[in-house]
Amino acid sequence: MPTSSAQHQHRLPQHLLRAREAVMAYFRPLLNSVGLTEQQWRILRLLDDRGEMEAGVIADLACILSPSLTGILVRMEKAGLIHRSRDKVDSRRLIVSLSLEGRQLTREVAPLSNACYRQIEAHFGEEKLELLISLLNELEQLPAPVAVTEDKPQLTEADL
Amino acid sequence: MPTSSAQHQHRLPQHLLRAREAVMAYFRPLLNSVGLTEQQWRILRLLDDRGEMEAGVIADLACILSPSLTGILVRMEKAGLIHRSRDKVDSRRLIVSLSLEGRQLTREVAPLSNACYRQIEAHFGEEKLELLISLLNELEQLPAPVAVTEDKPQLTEADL
DNA sequence: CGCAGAATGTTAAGATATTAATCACATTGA
DNA sequence: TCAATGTGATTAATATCTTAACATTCTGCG
Repeated sequence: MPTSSAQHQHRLPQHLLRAREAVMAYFRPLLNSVGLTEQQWRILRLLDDRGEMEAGVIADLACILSPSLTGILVRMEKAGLIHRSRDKVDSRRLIVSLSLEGRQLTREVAPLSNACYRQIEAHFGEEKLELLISLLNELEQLPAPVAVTEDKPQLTEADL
Repeated sequence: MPTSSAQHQHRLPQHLLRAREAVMAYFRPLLNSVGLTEQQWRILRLLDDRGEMEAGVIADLACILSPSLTGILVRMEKAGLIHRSRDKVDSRRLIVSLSLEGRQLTREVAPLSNACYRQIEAHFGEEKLELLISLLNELEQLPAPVAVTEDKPQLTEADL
C-alpha cells in the first residue's frame, strides 16, 4: 500500500523556513559583500537602533541562544565592530556597545538593506506584506506548549 | 542624537524566524524525546510520504543544502534509519530509502507530531492558519533577486 | 573516439544551533 | 554571616549552516 495517510500535512515550519530562505536570498549578497553574517547584522542594527544593551537582551531580540551569542560577540569585538564590558554593579552582566567602525558600517549598509526590503515589498505587495507580518506577529505569541512526552503527570488546568 | 532614522523597519526575516521558533517549540520536545533532529524528521517524513528518492530531491524538498545533507544522511544510516545506495545507471546519484526501523519510528511519531500541529491550529485558528500558509506560499515564489553589490554598475532608480 | 563542460556529491573550514554542564557572581533567608 | 538558591554568561560536545573548492561521473559534440 502507498504509505501513511499523510493527510497532506500543512508543514507550517517548512513553509516558514522556505519563505525565510526566499527572503534572505535578497539580503545575503549584500551581507556577504561587506563580510557580515546574518546574526552579526541583526546585532549591529539592534545596537544602532537602541543603543548599548546587555547580552541577554540581544539574545532575546535577535533570536540567538546565549551559547551562540558568546562566540559571535567575541568575533565581532575581534573584528572591531563592538565593545564588550561588564556591568559595574552586577559583574555577571555583559554590556555590549557599538564601536565607531561598527556604527559607520551599520549606517553605510542600512540603506542598502532597506533597498532590498523595498524590492521584496514591490514584488509581494505592500498590503499583503502588512497582513503577513501581522499574522506572523500573532503566531509569535503562541502560548508555550504543554509537555506531552514527559514522565511528569501532565499539567492540568488546576496548576494555573 | 538618538540614532539612525530607523523608520521602524519591518524586519520580515526576524518575524519569520521568531514565528518559526514559536512553532518549533511545540515540536521540539517530541523530537528530542525520540532522539531526532528537526532535519532528520523532515527527511524521514519525506521518505515515508513519497518513497525512496535521490539526495538532491531531498535537499530541495527539505530545505537542506547538500553539504549538510551529506553528513546528516551518513549519521542517519549509522543510526539504522535509512539505506544509502548509488543509482545503477548514473552512479553520481545517491538513492536514499527508509529502513524498516526508520519506517516504524516515523509512523510511530507521525501521529504525535500531528497532534502538536492540531494544538497550534487550535490556538491560532484554522482559517487564519490557512491564510498564513497561503501567504507564505506566495512569498516562497519571490523571483530571485538581481545582484546589487557586484562590479556591475549599481542599479539606479532609472532601472525600475 | 575523445574531450570540454555540466551535473551530483563530497570535503574543507569557519560560523552558528542546540543541549547540558559549569563558573562566577548575586540575592535571599535563617 | 553563611548556606541555599538563582541568575547571567561561558564551556563543551555534537549537529547543522554556509561558501568555496574538489572529485566523479555523465553528456554532448566535434
